[in-house]
Amino acid sequence: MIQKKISTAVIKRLPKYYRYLGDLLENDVVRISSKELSNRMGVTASQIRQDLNNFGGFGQQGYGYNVEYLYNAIGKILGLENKYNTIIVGAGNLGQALANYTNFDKRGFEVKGLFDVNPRLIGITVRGIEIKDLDEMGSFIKENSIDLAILTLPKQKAPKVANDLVSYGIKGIWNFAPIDLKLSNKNVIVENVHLLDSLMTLSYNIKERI
Amino acid sequence: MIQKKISTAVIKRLPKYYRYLGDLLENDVVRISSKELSNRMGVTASQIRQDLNNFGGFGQQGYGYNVEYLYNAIGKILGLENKYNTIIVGAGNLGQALANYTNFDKRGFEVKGLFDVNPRLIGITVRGIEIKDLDEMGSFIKENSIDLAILTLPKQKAPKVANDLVSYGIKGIWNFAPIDLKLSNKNVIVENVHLLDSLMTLSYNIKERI
DNA sequence: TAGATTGTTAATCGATTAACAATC
DNA sequence: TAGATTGTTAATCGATTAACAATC
Repeated sequence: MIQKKISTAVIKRLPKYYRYLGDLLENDVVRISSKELSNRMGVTASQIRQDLNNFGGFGQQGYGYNVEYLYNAIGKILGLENKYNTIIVGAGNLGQALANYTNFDKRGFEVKGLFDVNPRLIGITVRGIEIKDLDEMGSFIKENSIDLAILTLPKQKAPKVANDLVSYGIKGIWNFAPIDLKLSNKNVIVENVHLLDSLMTLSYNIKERI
Repeated sequence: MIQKKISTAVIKRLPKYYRYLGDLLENDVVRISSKELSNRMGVTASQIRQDLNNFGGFGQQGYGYNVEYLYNAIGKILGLENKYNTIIVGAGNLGQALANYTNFDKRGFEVKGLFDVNPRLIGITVRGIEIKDLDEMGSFIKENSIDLAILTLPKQKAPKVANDLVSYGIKGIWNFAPIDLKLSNKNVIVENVHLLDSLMTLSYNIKERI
């Protein structure tokens, strides 16, 4: 199927739609118009309709959108019906916190393994998963069909391990290291969470107010 | 001083410039042209020059930019010379992980207090800071001139606590709860880190590759 | 001075918003 | 049928890129 390229601006808004629709669903709202949704979300109704129509016509003239149907449709677009076998590489504070974060499981991201180089961490169990030595990562990925790696290593170690992950056949890296990974294989998807960048943006905006 | 409004697109790129310049500085690079920096960062040289010129002329024709000077200038634009007294509200896994994250201190974000409602957490010490009851938050903010709150509560509790924070005079909220906070005071800055949104974006992109 | 590279204006591109015919 | 609201085209707006004169 030939699909027109969807802009990243649109893609980044999909989870927000999904979130709001999930809330509506929890509150037993059955239908919603783009206008009403636009009021709640603080975006234009036009944008909502444009965004959704990149993926198909989910609404009905004169009626609006069925909340449950649209919620499920967006979930499917986002690939949330898939299950992703996940490992966390870097079992420090952040890695362990993410391992304990149950919301990820709910969306199909299941943590199967935890890895670190620190001998003081290896052997410790977090949420029923034993932290393993980084040396074992390659075989673990293959044996357990790991799709996704969460990278919570310091920036010095991140690039090498990232390329190892690529060579072991991983499909995506959720990167928390404060560095832009340059991977050898362009088919591996990297999504960055640069926490410090976000914090600096906050700092900028606070400063502007003073 | 009347300053023209800087677009958020530009502001969000500043931390990335700051990061690359920091790396260059670590590697004792003295000067860099917009062209060379554009190669490294994977953006256009034109964009770099445009972005920087929103804040002033930092370069020199025929020479380029002095790395250290530009690094410090951007740091100042981002407000990193300021010190921010910070509290973390929600001392679960994520809250504790962030409390332990030393990179924030380096940028002037100093964690002064940790708060939670869970009696099993109250009294525990994380990185030398005792977790306090949420009831004590208001007086603590005033007594310790807290500027910033990191919100790592579940989404049910986040809106109320956020508005409490506003009423106690906080300047900014770094929000990790999966909800868009609607605050009573528009002068309080909110910066969202929606981890699940980021993960869903990754999921979408992986799915598109398959 | 000649070469390099900025700062800045102008051109292009893409994303957002407005408008409205189609239709439930 | 009349009213509401979508899907979609057209208009607008803003952001990015290209070009080049200014100048170190």
